Amino acid sequence: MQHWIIDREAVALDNWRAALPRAQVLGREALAGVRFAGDGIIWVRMRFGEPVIQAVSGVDRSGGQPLVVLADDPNERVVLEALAAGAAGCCNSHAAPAVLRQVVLVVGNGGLWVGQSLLTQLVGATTRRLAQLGEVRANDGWTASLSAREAEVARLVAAGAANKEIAARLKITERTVKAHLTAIFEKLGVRDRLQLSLRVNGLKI
Amino acid sequence: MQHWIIDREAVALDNWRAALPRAQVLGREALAGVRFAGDGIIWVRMRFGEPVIQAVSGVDRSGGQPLVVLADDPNERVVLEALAAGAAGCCNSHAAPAVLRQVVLVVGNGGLWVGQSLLTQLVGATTRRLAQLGEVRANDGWTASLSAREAEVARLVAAGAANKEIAARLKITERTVKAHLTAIFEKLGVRDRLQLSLRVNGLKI
DNA sequence: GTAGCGACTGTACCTTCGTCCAATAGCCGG
DNA sequence: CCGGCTATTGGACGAAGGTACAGTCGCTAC
Repeated sequence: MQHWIIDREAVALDNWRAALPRAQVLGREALAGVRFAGDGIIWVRMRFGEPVIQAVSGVDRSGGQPLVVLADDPNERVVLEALAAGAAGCCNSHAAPAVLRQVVLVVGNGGLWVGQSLLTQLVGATTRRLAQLGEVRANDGWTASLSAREAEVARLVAAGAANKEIAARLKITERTVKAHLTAIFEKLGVRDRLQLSLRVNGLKI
Repeated sequence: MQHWIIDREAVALDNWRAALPRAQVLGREALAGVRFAGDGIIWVRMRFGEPVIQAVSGVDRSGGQPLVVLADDPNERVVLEALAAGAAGCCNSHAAPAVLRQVVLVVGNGGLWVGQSLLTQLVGATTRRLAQLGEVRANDGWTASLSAREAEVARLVAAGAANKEIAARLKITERTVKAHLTAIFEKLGVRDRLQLSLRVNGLKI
C-alpha cells in the first residue's frame, strides 16, 4: 500500500516517517495535476489555523483512495469538517507512530477513524437531520436493487470518477464498467451518470 | 481477541463460524448478568424487523469492547441507529467471512465500520447540515469567479440537465452552452460536468 | 475612439459515454 | 443437472460532451 503525504511545506514529521517509512511527501504547490493511482492512503496535514477546505482542496480524489487529515489542532469541529470534506478520518499530526499504524489498518480496510467523543455528536446530529428530512433520503435504498459490484461502480461514479478511472481502480476493463453502468441505469431508472450521482448523493429521488 | 456473538436464538451462521471460529455464541435470554471482560468484540445479530434498540439493549458495555451489529436487513437507517446506539459498526448478517475479518481489523483497532453506501449519505447529510448551520460554507464561493450567465448554466448542469435541455431552457444554442461550460471548467478548475455538479452541490471541495 | 469583457454563434474535430449485438465463466438454489 | 443471476469482455456505433479556432455584437471604462 502506497502512502502519499501532502503538506504545505512538504515536511514530514518524525512520527510520520516512523509509521509510514515509504511514504511520498508532496508540497502543496507540487500538487497540481498529480493523479493518485492504485491502492493507498492520502494523508493531508492541516497546519495551525489552516482551514480544512484549503488543506483538502486540490487533492485528486478520483482514484478513490481514502484521505486522512493530520491536524495540528484537532477538535470536534475540525474532524467534522474533515469528514464533510470526504476524509475517512482525522487525527493529531503528532500522534504516536503506533496510532498512525492503527489508522492505516482501519482506514485501509474501509473504516472510518473518528475520535470517540465526536462519534456521539456526529451520529446524533446526522440522525436528527435525517429525521428532519423525512427519512426519505436515509432510506432511499438505491443499493437495494444493485449487486455488490454494481453498487461499487455506482459509488465511484457518484464521486466523479470517469469510466477509465473506475476500470483502473477495480482492475477490470472499461467495457465492463460500461456494462455495469447500463445495468445500474436500468435498475435505478436514471438516464446518465450525472443523474446517478445526484441519486446516490441523496440530492434527487 | 475474544468474540462474543449474541443472537436471539443463539444460532451462529456459517460465515460467522468461518470468520470467527473461536467465538462464543450467546442467546438473548442467557444475557442477563453476563459481564464481558478483556479484549474482544461483541457481535449482535439483528433479525428481520427487530429494532436496533431491542437488539442492543441488555448487552453489558461496561467492559469497553466495541459492538458490531449484524443486520439481516441492513440499510442506512439501521446503520445510523446502530451507531447512535453506541455500536462501532453495522454490517450484513450474511457478509462474507473475508468482510467480517476486515470488520474485526477495523473495529478491533478503534475504527468505525460503515458501509460505503452509508458513508456517502452520512457525508452528504453532514455537509448539508453544516452548510445549513452556516458553520462551514453556505456558499463555498464557486459563484464568485463566474459571470451571472455562467452561474446559471452551472446550476442547471449541477441539477442534472443535458446541454440540449439547458440550451432550450435559456433559449440559446447548444454551442453557446458548451462555450459557457468550457469557461466554467477553466475558472473552477474542474474537468467535466460531473465534477462541476459535485462542486456546486457542495459534495467536493 | 478603442480596448476589454461578456454573451453569443459557427465549423470542425476528438473523446467519452451509453447501447446494441454476442459470448464465456462461476455460483447458487431447486 | 439445469435455469437464473452475476461478473466479465469484445466489437461496433450513434449520441453527447468537450476543445480549438474564429467571428459578431453590445456595453463600459480610460
